This record gives sequence, structure tokens and C-alpha cells, in this order.
Amino acid sequence: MRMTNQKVAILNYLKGVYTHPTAEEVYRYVHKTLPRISRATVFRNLKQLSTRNDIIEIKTGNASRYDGRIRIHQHLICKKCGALEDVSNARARKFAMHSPGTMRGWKVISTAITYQGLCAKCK
Amino acid sequence: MRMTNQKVAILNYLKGVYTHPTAEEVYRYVHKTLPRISRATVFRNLKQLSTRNDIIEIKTGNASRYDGRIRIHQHLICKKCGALEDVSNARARKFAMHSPGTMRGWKVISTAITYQGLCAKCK
DNA sequence: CTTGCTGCAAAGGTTTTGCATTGTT
DNA sequence: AACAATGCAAAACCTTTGCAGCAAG
Repeated sequence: MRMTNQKVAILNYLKGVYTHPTAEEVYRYVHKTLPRISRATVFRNLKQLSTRNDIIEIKTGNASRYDGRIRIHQHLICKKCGALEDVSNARARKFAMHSPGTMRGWKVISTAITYQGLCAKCK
Repeated sequence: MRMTNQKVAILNYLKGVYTHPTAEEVYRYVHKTLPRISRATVFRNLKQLSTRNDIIEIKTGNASRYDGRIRIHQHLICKKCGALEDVSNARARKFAMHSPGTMRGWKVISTAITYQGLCAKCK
């Protein structure tokens, strides 16, 4: 993978922000400093970076959201308004034992644990 | 919510299958017994059923997949081929403490715990 | 009966792709 | 100099929506 200006800009933005932006939001931001960047490049780079685990892709609502702080993999997602919040590892693991219930003021309805990796065939 | 023939057919199909079908696959199957059903109805009903927690929507790959056995919320997803497998609660929780590593022959790269519910505002 | 649900077709939004060009390595 | 990455535009794809007719409660 070549470290182009476009990738650097996308990565820097995602590392510094806590809002889990969509591809469109990444595009809008990066476009300020790289006015010639295209949406296609943003999509291609987000996919490439998440395949390499430099960023996390969170599929939720209509559009995927992206997270540059890869150590936090626990999220609260609102079924009604789509709000998305991080949860610390410790709190999440503790909670996983007793769900459903409440956490950080949310009413939690369901818990899903997703492991991503390579299946026996692809490995 | 009205229990229409369309909903019954969709629900029955999802309860009896272990493949986590996409909306299109649900449509193709249900269409055999209800030839006049439309894709719009399948989408509307899948959304309604998952909002009520009668089924689970798993956002992965291009299209959402649906799971009628709502007690199993743990999944292995292959980053390369998109394969999707269930994992038992007990195994998943145990594994969550020690990830990354291997599970059921898979190489697990990342773990994500997602809580769905209602945020403080929407509650 | 009432009101939510359906089917159809069209629209909406996100993501992908073909191709010529550019720019890292 | 090679070849991956880019920009553009078009296409593909999944999902949603408007509306008139239908059917479950």
C-alpha cells in the first residue's frame, strides 16, 4: 500500500476525531485541504485501511461509519436516532455478562459480538 | 403490528434456516409460496420485525443479513469471503477475554461488541 | 369499518467500477 | 520506469417512498 497524501489526510482526520464520521463526512473534511480528492478515492482508501486494520468500519444505519482509534471496539448504537457512542473495554465486558439493562443512561435492548477475521478456507 | 401472511412467511422462513439470508434471499424464498409479494414488503417487514426484536439484522458486506434465532447474537465474519458463522454465548464470552487469536478454525483479527438500544434522549 | 399493510414503480443514497492520467517507490 | 493510486463519470446496488387498492383486527 502506498502512503499517498490522500491516505495520510484521511488517517490523520480519523485519528483526531471522536465522531465516527461517514465516508461522506471524511470526504467533506479532507476536501478542504485536498480540493481535488474524489469520493471514489475516499471510499477506496477507507476500505483499504480497514482491511489492514488501520481503522475500523462500523456498519450502521444507511452508511458505514469509520473509527481511527482501533483499540476501542465497543459501541452503543441507538435504534431510533442512530446515535453512536464508545464504551470502554472493561465496562463492555462486565456488561456483556448481565445484558440486557442500562448502560451510560442508555436502555440496551440487544448485544451483539462480532468477530472479524479469516475463515478456515481463506486463512 | 398486523400479522399478515407475508410476515408469517418471512418469520417462518427465518426461524427455520441457519444461513443468515439477505433480504433478497428472503424475497426469493417467500416468493415461491406468495408469488405476488414485493421486495418492498420484504424490506418493510424485515425492518419492522427487527425493530421489535423478533429477528436480528446483521449489517455486513453490502447487504444486511437476517437471523431468526434471536438468542444467538455472536457471529464470526470473514473479511475476505464474507462467510458468516454463529458462535455460542459461552464460547464468545470466554473468547472476548483473550482475543485476538483463533476460534473454530478461524483467524480472528478484531472483536467488536455492539449494544443496540435507545440513547438517553430517545429513551 | 378503520387503519395499517401491500404491490408497483420510481426515487434515493451509498458504494463500486472502467478508464485515462498521475505520482510513489 | 513500473505500477499502484487517483479523478471523473457512469453504473451498480441496496433500500426507501408515494400512492392507490386491499385486508387484518
